[in-house]
Amino acid sequence: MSSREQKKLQTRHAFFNAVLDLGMAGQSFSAISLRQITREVGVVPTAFYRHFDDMEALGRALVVEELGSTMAILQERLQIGRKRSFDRQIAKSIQLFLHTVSAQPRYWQFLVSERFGGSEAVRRAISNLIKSSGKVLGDDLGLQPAFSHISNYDRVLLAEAGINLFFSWIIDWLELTYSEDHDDEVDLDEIEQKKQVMLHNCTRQAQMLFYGAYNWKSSEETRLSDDAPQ
Amino acid sequence: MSSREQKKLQTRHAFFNAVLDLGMAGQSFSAISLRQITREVGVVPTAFYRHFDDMEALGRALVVEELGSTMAILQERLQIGRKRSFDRQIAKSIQLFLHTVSAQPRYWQFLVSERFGGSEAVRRAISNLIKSSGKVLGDDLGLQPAFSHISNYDRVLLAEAGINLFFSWIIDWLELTYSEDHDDEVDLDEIEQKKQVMLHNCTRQAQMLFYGAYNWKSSEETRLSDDAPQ
DNA sequence: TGTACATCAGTGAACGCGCGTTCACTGATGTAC
DNA sequence: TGTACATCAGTGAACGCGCGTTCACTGATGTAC
Repeated sequence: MSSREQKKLQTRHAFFNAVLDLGMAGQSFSAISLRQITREVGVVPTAFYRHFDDMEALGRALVVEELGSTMAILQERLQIGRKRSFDRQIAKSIQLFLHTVSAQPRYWQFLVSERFGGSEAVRRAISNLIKSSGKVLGDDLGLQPAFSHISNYDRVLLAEAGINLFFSWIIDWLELTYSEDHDDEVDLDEIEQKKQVMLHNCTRQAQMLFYGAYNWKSSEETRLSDDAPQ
Repeated sequence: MSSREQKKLQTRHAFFNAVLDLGMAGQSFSAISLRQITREVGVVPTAFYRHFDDMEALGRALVVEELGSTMAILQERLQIGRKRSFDRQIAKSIQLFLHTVSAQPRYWQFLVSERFGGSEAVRRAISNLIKSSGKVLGDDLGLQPAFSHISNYDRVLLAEAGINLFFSWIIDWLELTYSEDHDDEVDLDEIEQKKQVMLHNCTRQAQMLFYGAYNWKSSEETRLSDDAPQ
């Protein structure tokens, strides 16, 4: 790769970083202006167009190129169903998940807050990312004997419910880890304790869901109404 | 109440409606401008300040005054644990929930997309709303014999997991119901069928969680680590 | 009931500002010979 | 290796526009007598 191409790629990443940084500062993507980003990157506004057609293209590229690999790394590390025995791995997996989130706060912050956000392109890209994660998790669960009695169909539903449960924790967890960084006048022990409590609570919620699935019979039909029992 | 006060209240509601309408059109709250809203309401921009200090105050008031009562209505109608026997009420409750969402699409769209959105004030207000809903649902579950063996603490966790699960469905469900309205060239039967499938899937996910809780023992401790079994 | 004054939701002009996008440009890097 | 030309990431001035907020105002409604 030529040094010119390398430089361009570097700037491209600087654009991604600018969006993530502004996202961490509490701005939603659709409220971020093109000029704000170029200011952050340290280039003139017109330079933006050397890299992206518009903000939407930037958002889409960010999700696909940067966040896609973040999710892939998590999936690689998790491998629920492959590595550990069932009864202990829920706690371990959730610990791993939350620590992965803490390690890359900007990525997860962006994923969660833009998942149902104002930019349709970004929303769609994130939705695809999450759907494919659901598939991977579903497949992983299939490798676990505890879930072998569950049909493929139900296993995908379980995996999606699980992922939605995981996502529901992220913002609260990140808020805890942020308060760790602004550590003037903050009792670090207290935060550590809160994190332990949250870890416990999340684990317990996951256990309710997955132990529930453990006892779940795919052969049972779902009754949609009182009026028409089968 | 004087007719002047009535008129003012009417305009205040028009402001709320404008935000919700723009939200339905895909705009996130933090990307909506003051002038856009006053245009929608049909008043001059300066009239805004007769009702709210700034956009943040409008967002907060919208959540507290309008969405609060929406949630209250849903809770009133649901009363999980009080009305029906356990085994059939999950399906019924979810049906009721999704139909409530369809009946007030703007409210739920706003709640979901601003829950982790760009305005801290709105985010906080929604978070409080959801937390109090979790409490109500937890109390309702407590009235149900099937959950009487679960500790208060775990029941709240279960209720929160449930609510997060419910919220994860809303956007997809609303997208289905929207496509019903733009019914040029759309096969209504096909949509109805998709809705049935989604209703089935959601019910099954909820059953996994709640049947899981049904088999859950609060006395069991949660192991946070492989290394320190008790 | 009629009059005189107070209140206040909504008006309309004006402001300075940051926005997205255009355009012709510069100068370092890359390529062909 | 040296020269002549091409490429293209980043520049800087300029544009018209919608923004939030200010101010003095209007005129219908409410109140006091």
